[in-house]
Amino acid sequence: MADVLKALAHPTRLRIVEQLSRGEKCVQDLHSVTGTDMSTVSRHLSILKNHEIIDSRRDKTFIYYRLKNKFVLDLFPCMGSVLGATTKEV
Amino acid sequence: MADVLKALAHPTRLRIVEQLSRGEKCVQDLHSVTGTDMSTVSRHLSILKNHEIIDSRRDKTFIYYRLKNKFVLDLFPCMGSVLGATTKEV
DNA sequence: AAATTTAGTTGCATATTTGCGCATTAATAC
DNA sequence: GTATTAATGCGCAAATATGCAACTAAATTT
Repeated sequence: MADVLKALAHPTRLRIVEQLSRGEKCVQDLHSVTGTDMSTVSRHLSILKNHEIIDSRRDKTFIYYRLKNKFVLDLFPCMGSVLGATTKEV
Repeated sequence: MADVLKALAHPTRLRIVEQLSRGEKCVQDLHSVTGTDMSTVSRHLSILKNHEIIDSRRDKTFIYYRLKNKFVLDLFPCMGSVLGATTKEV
C-alpha cells in the first residue's frame, strides 16, 4: 500500500493520472501539459505502469497511455476532504 | 496533495496512523509495535505532525500522539479497492 | 535543591533513493 | 534511407531513511 501511494505521491504523476482520467494521451501530450522533459514524463509513466495504475497501447508511431486502475480516481475526492480538513483545522 | 500523500507513503508511517486510529499511543508503544528505533519513530511522527495528520499531548512523562485528521482513515478502504483491483487485473 | 531516572528529540554520519535533463539508442512509419 | 515518437544510459544534485550517541525536558528520589 505504501508502495502504491509512493507511486502516486508526485505532483507530475498526479497530473498525469488526472489527465488520463479524461482519456488516452500520448507522451508528447503529457509533456506539453506538464512542461516536464519528455524523458522524465516517460519515466513517470513507467513508474505508474509498473504499479498497474496505467496501461498503454500502440497506434502507429504513438503510444497511448490510459488509466488501468480506475479506483485511483476515488483518491482525489478522498484526499480532497483530507486537505480540506487540514487547512480548516485550528 | 502530492505532499500529503508522500507523508503517508511509508510503511512505518502507515502503521503508525493505523495504530493511532485505535487510540492514543506514546512513542514507546509505536516503537514496540513497529520494531523501528525510537529515534526513527520520533522522526516519522514529526513528519506526520507537520502535515497536520496527527497531534500530540503531554501527560506526565509521556507524550501521547493521536490522529488529528480523521479523514486520512478513509484512504484505507479507498486504497483497499485500488490494491484489490491491481492484484485481480490480468 | 541536586541528582537521578525516564521519555522523547536532535545532531551527526551514512547509505539509499529519487528526480531531472541531456544525449543516445530503439522502434516504427514513410 | 530519413523522420518521428518514445525509452534508456549516464551523471549529478537533492531528498529520504536509518541508527547511534548525545542532548533536552519533565518527574521522582534522596
